[in-house]
Amino acid sequence: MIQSVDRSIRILTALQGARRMSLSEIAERLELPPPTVHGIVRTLVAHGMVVQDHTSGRYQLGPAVLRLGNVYLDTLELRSRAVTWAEELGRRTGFAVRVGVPLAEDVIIIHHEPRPDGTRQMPEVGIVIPTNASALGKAMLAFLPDAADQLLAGPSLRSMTGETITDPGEFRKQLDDVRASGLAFECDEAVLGESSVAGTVFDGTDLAVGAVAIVVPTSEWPVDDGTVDAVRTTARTVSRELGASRWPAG
Amino acid sequence: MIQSVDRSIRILTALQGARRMSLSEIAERLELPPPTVHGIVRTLVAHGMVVQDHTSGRYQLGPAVLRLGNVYLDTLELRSRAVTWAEELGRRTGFAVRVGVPLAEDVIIIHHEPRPDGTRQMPEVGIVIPTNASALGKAMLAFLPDAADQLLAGPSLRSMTGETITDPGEFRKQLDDVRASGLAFECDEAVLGESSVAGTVFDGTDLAVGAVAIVVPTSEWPVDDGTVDAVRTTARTVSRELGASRWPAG
DNA sequence: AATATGATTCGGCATTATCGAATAATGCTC
DNA sequence: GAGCATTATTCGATAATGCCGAATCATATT
Repeated sequence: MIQSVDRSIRILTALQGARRMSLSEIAERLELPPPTVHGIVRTLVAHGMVVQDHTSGRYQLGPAVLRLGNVYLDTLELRSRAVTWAEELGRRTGFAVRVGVPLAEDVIIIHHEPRPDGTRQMPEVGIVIPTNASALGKAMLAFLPDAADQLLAGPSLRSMTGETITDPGEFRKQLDDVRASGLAFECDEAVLGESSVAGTVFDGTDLAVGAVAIVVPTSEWPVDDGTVDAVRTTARTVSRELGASRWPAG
Repeated sequence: MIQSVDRSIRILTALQGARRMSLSEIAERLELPPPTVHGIVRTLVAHGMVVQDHTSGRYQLGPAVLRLGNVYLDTLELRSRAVTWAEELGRRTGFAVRVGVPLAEDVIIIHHEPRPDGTRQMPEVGIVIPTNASALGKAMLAFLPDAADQLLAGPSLRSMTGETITDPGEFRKQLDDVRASGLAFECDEAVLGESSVAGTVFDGTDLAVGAVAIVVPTSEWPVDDGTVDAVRTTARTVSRELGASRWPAG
């Protein structure tokens, strides 16, 4: 791990949490002397990864990170394969669809298909949700044993609502169920009033690379078997397109 | 400029251009020995900025850059102010609307309002267009003299189509026109069949921070005065919301 | 099985980044 | 509007750090 590169990424991550920070705030947060931080930040600014507000002197993320993010989406094979099937799933079930991949202890949404009923919704691509509080996360974690152990080895499971699973034993038990079926469920665990059903997606090496989920208002929960089937079919189809030999794989 | 941080960003930029690269390809591109690149890449991988394909060993951008890009959009005041007015502009003119900010010698799209006629379109947020080949770019450059000089000091203006302005004299002349009116025009210069009208957006310090544009099929070009007026009004309104004292400022 | 290609590890060396101290810039207070 | 406080930035000596040649390991190819 090379020190200054590691520090530069931690600076970006700090700015990601706090939007705008003065140099000394960043320095304090990372427990580094201001001149050290300054050197790194200057380099980031030179590349547009960070911009400095002319008036306040504070720093924030810059446009170059947006370009990187956009290119990332373009390179993702999972995304290009999933888009058409996500649309199909949305049409069939009438619910919004999300496709996500793991990012440390979170899931990051790489595609979002709004509810077909035309409800005006926020675009959700790029947002992150704790793995333990989402069906998407559980669907992936069940087939990524290392990641699951790592998460459970941490201090504690992050709680988002009163319904979030925070007990490690209960969590492991749920993962066992997911491993058997390839499907994960969640009711009010991330956001109150929002539940979801997710299916794991595997790639050509039969490893879990992501998950696809429908987002259901809790008022319409639980969903019928046909809807669950549609999620299963979508996850299986996308996996097959990526070259997976069986579903669920693992 | 800190060497290793600079190199790490150049690695990310290389991956941005070539999607997937082997370690030695990256090393060759940056003219560095493979072990040097390896150390940096390892650090990037540890943070999810880059991922390594299990089978081929090749590297590509990772999900962490997407999160950064998403947070960048959230922090941008220009974007939050512009969305509602972009929607209004789209409704009034019937054309797709783009909002962009400068990024080195390009414009990067930070908001895209699709044509209201419901035509299924690619989401364009995050794509970049050369400043000299777009109305958005000209609208910004006219009020950023340093950036314009820097661009013209370069080897030559990038040509995208046969219509792209590549003559420095002609380009300067166009910028003079933009400076007088606050509006920039472009016909087939970036993409054949696509033309646009852009207005400069200024912030509370009366500096150009971005531009808003409508995208017009060349078959409907030129547009009528009312449409041009609508772009002017939108650019002026957004600038005022950001605290600009007059329009065009500069 | 042998070879070639490319990824990764190791470690000594010199470049390089680090950080204390000083300076400049900015904003606040009275 | 002067003086003070806060914060950003520059400079440079120091030694810590990352760099990269050589060796090793893993994988693909013939």
